[in-house]
Amino acid sequence: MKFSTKGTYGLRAVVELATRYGEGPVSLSAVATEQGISEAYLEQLMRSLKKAGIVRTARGKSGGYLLTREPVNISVLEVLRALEGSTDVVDCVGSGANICENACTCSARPLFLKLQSRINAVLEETTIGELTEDHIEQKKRIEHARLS
Amino acid sequence: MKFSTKGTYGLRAVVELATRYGEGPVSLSAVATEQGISEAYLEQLMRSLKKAGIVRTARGKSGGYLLTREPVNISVLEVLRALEGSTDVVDCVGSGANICENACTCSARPLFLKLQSRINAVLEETTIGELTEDHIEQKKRIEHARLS
DNA sequence: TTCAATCCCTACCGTTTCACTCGGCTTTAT
DNA sequence: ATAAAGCCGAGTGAAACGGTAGGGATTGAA
Repeated sequence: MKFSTKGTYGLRAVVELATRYGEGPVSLSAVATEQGISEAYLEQLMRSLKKAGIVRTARGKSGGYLLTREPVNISVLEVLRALEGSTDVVDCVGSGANICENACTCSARPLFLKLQSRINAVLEETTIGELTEDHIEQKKRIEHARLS
Repeated sequence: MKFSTKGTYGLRAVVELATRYGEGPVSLSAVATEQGISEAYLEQLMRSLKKAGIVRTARGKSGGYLLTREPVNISVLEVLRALEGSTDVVDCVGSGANICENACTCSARPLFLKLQSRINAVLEETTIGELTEDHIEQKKRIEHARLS
């Protein structure tokens, strides 16, 4: 019941791109260095994000990655799904998905359905824009505290 | 971000014990057969539940497993924790746990904190007693539909 | 035109977890 | 005494995790 590092790394990378939204392509090495993530590993994650239509790329020298949309129009759910494959806590709660044959007599399923809807609510309503704003605020507070 | 089968199997087993609460020990084979779970595997899960103080055992012939408390006094969170080790979505949201050194600058952490509190709320407020009642109701409805 | 900085892609690899299985031991009602 | 139950440690094949390595294609700038 853990998110893998893909989710965490990927979210952080997308937020990093969001802070530089509108400033042109950001190179992989820039993101990797800033976030302390292995460059080669992050590249794989970026490919998933690209396939999912969350980022696009500029190739060649001075190329890099860009968000395809404004940060407020990207939900956390979308990003996590692109990276982790699915955010379902069990297979049998997906829409129309792999419902096991005894689903209707499974005593745990009602719980999982409720839990999943709560989780999806949080992940859908939270956007990369929010995360980014909060993060910038947080950095400002730290800087302020350091100077005083 | 999936629960392993330990969680699902274990919950179902505990509900099975709950439906027979007050009727004496229930053998492993009875639970395994009823729920369609491998007996040897279920035994391991039962061991975890015992260590956590959720079930107790009667040894020897006509022995078996019993809940240590009334089903309404057992939360789903407790059961899942016993089986899965932890229900935290990332390590850095635990109380006092492994907070990574850059936690205060991690742009994803606020999201995970919020998500975790929502998850814990559901898992804490839901009891084995509720699950069991719902399950019995459900079985009745199915039986009723079959007869008509 | 060449060169260096980029992204693109496939393959591999050591470790851990999952979902079991196996076999032998101890306890206890009958 | 015996058979039915729980107790316990070890092993196992497959998959996922968290990377690494190395080559290729594209492009801006010298």
